[in-house]
Amino acid sequence: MTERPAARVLVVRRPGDVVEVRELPDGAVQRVPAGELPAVVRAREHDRPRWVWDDTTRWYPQLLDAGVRVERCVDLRLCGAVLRRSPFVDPSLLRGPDAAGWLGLEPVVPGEPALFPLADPADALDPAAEHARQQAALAASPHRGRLGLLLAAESSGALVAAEMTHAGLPWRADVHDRLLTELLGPRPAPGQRPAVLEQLLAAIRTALRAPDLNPDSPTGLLGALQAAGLPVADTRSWTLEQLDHPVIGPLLEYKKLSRLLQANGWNWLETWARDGRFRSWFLPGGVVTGRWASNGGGALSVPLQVRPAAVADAGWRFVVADVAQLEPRVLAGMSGDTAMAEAARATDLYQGMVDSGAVPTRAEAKVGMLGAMYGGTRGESGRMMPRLTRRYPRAIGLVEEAARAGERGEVVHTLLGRGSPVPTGAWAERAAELGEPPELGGSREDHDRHRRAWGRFTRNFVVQGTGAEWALCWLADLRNRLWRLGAGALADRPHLVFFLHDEVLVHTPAELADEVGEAVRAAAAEAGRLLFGGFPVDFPLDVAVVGSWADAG
DNA sequence: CTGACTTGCGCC
DNA sequence: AAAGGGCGCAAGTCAG
Repeated sequence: MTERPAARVLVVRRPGDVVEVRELPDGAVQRVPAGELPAVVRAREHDRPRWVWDDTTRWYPQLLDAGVRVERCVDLRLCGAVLRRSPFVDPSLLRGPDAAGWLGLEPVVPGEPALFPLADPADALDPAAEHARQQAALAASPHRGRLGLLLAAESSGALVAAEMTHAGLPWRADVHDRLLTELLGPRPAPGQRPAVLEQLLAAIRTALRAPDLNPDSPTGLLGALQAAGLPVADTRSWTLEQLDHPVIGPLLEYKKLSRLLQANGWNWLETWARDGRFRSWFLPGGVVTGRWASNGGGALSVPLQVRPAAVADAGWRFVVADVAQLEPRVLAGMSGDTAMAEAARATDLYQGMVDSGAVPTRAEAKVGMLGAMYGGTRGESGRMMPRLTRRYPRAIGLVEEAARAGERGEVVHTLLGRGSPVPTGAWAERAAELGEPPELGGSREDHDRHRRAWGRFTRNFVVQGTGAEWALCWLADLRNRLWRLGAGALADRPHLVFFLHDEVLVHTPAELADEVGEAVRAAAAEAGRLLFGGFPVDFPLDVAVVGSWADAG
């Protein structure tokens, strides 16, 4: 953090398949044929500049394909989105003729047909001007340190995301196929149900005396259940579990296996597991809170059921690491709540709350904290709130204040300055006008319901969003540590292959697995320091060195 | 017929 | 009386 700022080098696409490479702010300009860009970047990378570009998804995949990895960048698309929503920023400094174009710029998705040169909306934008605006906005911010950290972390996340898609998650189609066959029977002809589902279907139809029932139709199923005298209003598994009827067993089994077939069956395997790798793509900043979204193959919800198929290459291992109870720890840190930080000293934060006498049981600690962070006020979690508020006034006070601010229609922000969306809708306009009569549409009750729902959103936003910032810092630091552990191309060194909110998978040569484990822990400690400085809140990790993802945890 | 919405369930 | 945050995905449903 003390080294001199990195040089910045801007790259811009120009007509004629040419890329302009410009030393910032006003340095030399080099024009190179697009095909030669990887070589130019590789050579310039020795000085570890910060590459400035409109959007990582428009530049980095091609560089990676050419074997070029960069250490750092500024992703103007992502940084512009953060800055334009941050309450730490003077919005007038970000105005410009193409400001709307920057906010509307979509990432490009691998596999989409390439746009014709300069048909890309990104090419109507001026990255040099946008970079200057962003720099000015950051410099003028009263929180430029925190915000600068967020921009660096967000940009680094963009590099990680591209690298993970490039490398892919090792995936054994043969293992996956065997697993499906064991559970469902052999792969059926197209349009047919697998044998096991057929048998369950027959049992369901018999038990409900509904010979034509399609259990995949919620409407049809609901009608058949009601016709059989079962008092249900929906067909969710959780609802059905409460019932006592011969159909329930086979029906729940059918739902579970049918879900597996639809979401992660043979079709999924053919679509997403090519050449021994599962390659979805990740969208940093894809969620308003700052969490990542993903596209393709449902990467952020790979069920436990199929994780046995994620198998490290021969001679390689996975290092799987996740943070226990990330969000309550983040809440302790951002609120400066020393009592909660004390509980977080334990590997199990909830048990730490019990051991300090704050709550009687671990179950109550957990449900109480989840309620505090999600806005649950019903039943048990609601009953815990007075107790938690007494014991952890700063932590609970922070989320309560975020909820109240949201209900007033105000913007809240994460620790590093990511702002929540501005609420829209009649209730918010009424909140702004302090109780004007409801010509705006919707009843008073509707407005109150929406207002409370928005308060739950902002309550959660500050914690989920700051958790995402911790995770970004963790990823960014880990990425650089992993690079230093190996030699050669990205895929020859230990490298990240998966990230899921508070969990990472590193694919590593077996002999480096222990060092990777240390790097993962060191990066977590560094993330805690970056966000919370000297405040003593721990982020203990579960780290496993395994051959298959299924063997972690 | 297509497209938008709903339902239900997987993950955190 | 109901009252839990954020997603992606597939199939069913229904309007145009």
